[in-house]
Amino acid sequence: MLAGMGLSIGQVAERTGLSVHALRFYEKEGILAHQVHRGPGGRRVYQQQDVDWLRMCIMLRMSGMPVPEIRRYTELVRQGDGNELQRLDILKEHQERVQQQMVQLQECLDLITYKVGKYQDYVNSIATRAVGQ
Amino acid sequence: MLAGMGLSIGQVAERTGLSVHALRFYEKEGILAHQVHRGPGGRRVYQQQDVDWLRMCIMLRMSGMPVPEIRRYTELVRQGDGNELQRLDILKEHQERVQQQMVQLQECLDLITYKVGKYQDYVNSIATRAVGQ
DNA sequence: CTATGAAGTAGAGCCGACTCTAGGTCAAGC
DNA sequence: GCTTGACCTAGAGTCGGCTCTACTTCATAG
Repeated sequence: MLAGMGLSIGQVAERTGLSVHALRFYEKEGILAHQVHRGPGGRRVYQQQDVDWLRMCIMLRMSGMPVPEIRRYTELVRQGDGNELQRLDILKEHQERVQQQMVQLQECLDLITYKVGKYQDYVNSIATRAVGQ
Repeated sequence: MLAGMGLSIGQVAERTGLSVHALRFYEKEGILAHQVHRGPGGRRVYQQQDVDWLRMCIMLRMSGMPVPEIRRYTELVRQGDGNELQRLDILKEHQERVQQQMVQLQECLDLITYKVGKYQDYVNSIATRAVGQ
């Protein structure tokens, strides 16, 4: 049964950009969809699917979903079919938050861009005067 | 000299959405461009310009600028003319960070929207089947 | 006069998300 | 046989940004 070779925690850290500490922490926090199998010496053996799942979790974290909410979502996935509506709710709610955040961020960016423009003009005018005559 | 009446810390809290605690904290952290004047009994008296400045600081914070960097910027403004290039540098750097953050956030949003779509389709198909026949 | 409420100060506490420490196991290489 | 390095566990520490506590001072209202 060629299930694809397992990965060590170090390899997963490399592939995801997470630290080994963070990986253990995430596991303890229950945000791994499938239980991590243990190899000789009690070492974690990850599969590609774990890496994929972690990458999604990273996206959720990056966009500000708190760990407890990722855990809730993970638990639903672990429970299997039948709770898709609940999963959808979590995702939709988060989607909305991210959209709002982007609107806010755009407002901030507009202000900053405005100020950058003003300072740029001013700095240019000084430079021109100095060089010009 | 009709300089516009002063505002109490409570009024500024109302107008900015910051807590009075946060206002005192910001002052202690040195992110007020002008020193807050004190009224009878040692009470802070803010001017409209302080509110304006605070609103900008709020934008900077919302977009992720750390307090120490806001302080650096504030100090430059306090020093007065002559350091516009440095102020520009801070703003430009932050502008870039915010832009990157928005790109990342958009990627996350795309993934979430994709998943929401999938779950929505699935949930719809279940509902249809149940109602349909 | 006394109680209420808004203000003041200094400093402790909290929360989230890691990050790091201490002390241990184990396999491979010199 | 000893070192190195990757891994293990449990739990402590860190950091940023507030938030809250304890206690005081004042001014106004009842």
